[in-house]
Amino acid sequence: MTEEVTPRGRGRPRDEDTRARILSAALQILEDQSFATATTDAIAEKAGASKATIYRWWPNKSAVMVEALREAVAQELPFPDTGSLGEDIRLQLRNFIRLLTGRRGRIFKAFVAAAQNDSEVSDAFRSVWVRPRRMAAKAGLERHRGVTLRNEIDLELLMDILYGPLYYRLLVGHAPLTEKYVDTLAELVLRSITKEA
Amino acid sequence: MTEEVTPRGRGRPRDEDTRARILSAALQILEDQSFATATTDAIAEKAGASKATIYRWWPNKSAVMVEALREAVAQELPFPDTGSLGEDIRLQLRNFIRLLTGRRGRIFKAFVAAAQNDSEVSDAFRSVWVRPRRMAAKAGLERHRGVTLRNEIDLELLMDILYGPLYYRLLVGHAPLTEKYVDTLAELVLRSITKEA
Amino acid sequence: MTEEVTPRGRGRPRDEDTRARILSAALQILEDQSFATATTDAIAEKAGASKATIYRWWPNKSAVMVEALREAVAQELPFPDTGSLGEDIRLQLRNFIRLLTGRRGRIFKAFVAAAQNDSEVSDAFRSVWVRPRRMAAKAGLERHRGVTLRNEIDLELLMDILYGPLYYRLLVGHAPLTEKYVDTLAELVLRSITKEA
Amino acid sequence: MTEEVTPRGRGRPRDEDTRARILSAALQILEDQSFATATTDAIAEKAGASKATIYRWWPNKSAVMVEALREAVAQELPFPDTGSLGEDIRLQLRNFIRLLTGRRGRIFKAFVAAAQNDSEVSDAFRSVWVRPRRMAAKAGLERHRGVTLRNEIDLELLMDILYGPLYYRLLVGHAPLTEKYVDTLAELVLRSITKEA
DNA sequence: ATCTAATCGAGACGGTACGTCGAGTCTTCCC
DNA sequence: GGGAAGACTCGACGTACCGTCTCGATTAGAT
Repeated sequence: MTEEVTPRGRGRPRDEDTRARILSAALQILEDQSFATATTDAIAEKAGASKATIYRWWPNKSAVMVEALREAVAQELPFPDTGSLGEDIRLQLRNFIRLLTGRRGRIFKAFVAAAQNDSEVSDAFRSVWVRPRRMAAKAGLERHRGVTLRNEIDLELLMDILYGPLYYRLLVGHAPLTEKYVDTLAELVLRSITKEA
Repeated sequence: MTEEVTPRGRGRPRDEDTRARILSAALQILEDQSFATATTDAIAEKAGASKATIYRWWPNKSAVMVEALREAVAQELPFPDTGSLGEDIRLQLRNFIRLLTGRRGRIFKAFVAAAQNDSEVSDAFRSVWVRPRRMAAKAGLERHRGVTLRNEIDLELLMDILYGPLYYRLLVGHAPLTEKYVDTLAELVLRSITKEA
Repeated sequence: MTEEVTPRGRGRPRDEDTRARILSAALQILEDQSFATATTDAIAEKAGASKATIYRWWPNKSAVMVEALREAVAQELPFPDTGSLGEDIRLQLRNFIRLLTGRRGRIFKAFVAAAQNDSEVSDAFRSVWVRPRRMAAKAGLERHRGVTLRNEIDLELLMDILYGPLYYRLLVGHAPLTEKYVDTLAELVLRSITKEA
Repeated sequence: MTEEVTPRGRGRPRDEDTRARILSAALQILEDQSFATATTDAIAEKAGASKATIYRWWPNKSAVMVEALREAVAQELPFPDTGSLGEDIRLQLRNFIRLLTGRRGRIFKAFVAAAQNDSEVSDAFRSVWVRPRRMAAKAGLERHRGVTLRNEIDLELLMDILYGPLYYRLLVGHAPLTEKYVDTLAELVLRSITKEA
């Protein structure tokens, strides 16, 4: 996306390696520590870059984080396609909690937290992470509509019912995110969305 | 905790009015403005108190907020009891989104945000707000078990399915929280939890 | 000057010791090193104070320096009164070069330098140092007017002729400031300002 | 120094026009604006050159400034020769204050300032500007020695008495540099250096 | 007519100081 | 002894300038 032609302006080109190191450092600090510990100085030092370079390319700390998230997101799993609605959902939810309970989980918590105080982060989080994921997931589910998935089901609502509980547990932390939990969740939800034979 | 009887030491007793003004100021700033403006200085000024007084009675800013939340929570609505499972759920969800979309909504966002970086806030938020609410709601739903509610339904999971989507929309903000939305949500969930006639 | 009554406002009073330590640290750094090395961080550290405290009381680094100068100035020698015009001048000039060639000399160089780029420093330097010194010196010389000092001599000009060469050598550094030099200077100037017997 | 013959290496030769534009830009910025705005970036931009070019030919900013000064100096007035000691002095001082009070005055202030923190600038300022001027002036005055100028007068001291007050007023700014002022100054000094008839 | 070496403009980069702001602590006086 | 006022330390923030660096484009002398 975005052409990538860039007619090669005159000066010294941006050092892509530095950019990568900054984003990687940002992610790592987010993973290892809290959002609060992730100072720009710390990122700069870990990346072997200077603070000035960071602020040349990103308007503030949040923007760096958002871009770091974008990088990380690129590696994530696609929506599964097993042919079975139930299996698709179960797999997708399992993949998701594996992500959330792993080191990356901290990142999501941090982002949702930051988004509450900063509408730029909020917008970015939605457009970079939430929306693409939901689109992919919806496309995957759409394949089942009319087959095993009831015609009248609103996929937006379905997304919320599937992912809402996971975000809820992640952020509020009143109970753990286990495979067993998502399986039960999937089972319950399936009950209300599948066509009766 | 609490009672404390206060053996009435020598000096001037704690000024309860000051305490109330501080908590009220904290809440109001959270409601009216951003979390960023909710500095301890701002709270102290709005309350006509001094920062020292705040830190005499609470260990840090989060603790003040948590206690403010506790005060606010005391006024909230009890779980409805209409006799109908569906009606109970619908009403409860409607009450909840009315709360979230009102001025108090900002408070919840702020708390979930703060909870991600501060386990004390996290614990407090759960024990002061989440757990009591869930207990009450579960008790309300329990009344319908075996009647219209299927026996094998795990109420913990049911809570997550009902509230998770609302928290999700509140925190991620990808779509608005409307009455129509919660009605559809309730309808879908009911489908999978009600006893077949 | 400036009343000094200060009806003792309510809060914690300014820590005069900290103020003194900051000014002393500023002076010392100026003496030991260059104006450039005198970073606010360095001053703060040496003073055992925090940068915030410095910026609470002074708008910028220059202002700290100016006040430091004011403190230092308070200790300087008064204009001598020997009864002899020539002796008064010689003594005063000798005192002055002793100051300039001592550790304090760097401070003056630094101030004149800073004054060229900053009109606040310039104003302050004049009002805190130059003007009081000139006033005192003029008062001292005025005692001789009509006695050994010719009536028509403009004391402003005389001040410039006496001190200008010293500032000149201090700042340009084309030749050293020695006692012999000021004695010769005094002798030459005296020739043109004394009443012929 | 210099000739250098330049064995005419292979590559593209240095662009003399660029060099001139850089020096001119440096001077102009010093004249028009403050020393603070005379950043290397500003010079480069005004000269239509690049920072790299500046640093290829000069080791640092001060060196550029010094060379710019050298260029500017080349255009200055020679010492007058009217035949009269008093007239020579008066004219020379008038020329000098015309220079100092004109746009070039800022340059001198800037240089004396810079010289206090940088011995290279200090050395350069003396060798490029101060010494040649003093040499010329001394040669001019020497012509009068034994005629109207007293034999025993030390010309170094005389230079200081004539120029010191002007530098003093320029740098400290406690009073303006006017023609009337230099005339009075000249008159007073003449009194002590002329042979009694 | 190439090839080659040095120059130039543009502008990214690391480093270092600046001046600001919020959290949490401490000190004084008043009640 | 409690409380208001407010000074204090600590540490992160985002900005600016210096001097270095890497590009691609020029410009000549050497081949």
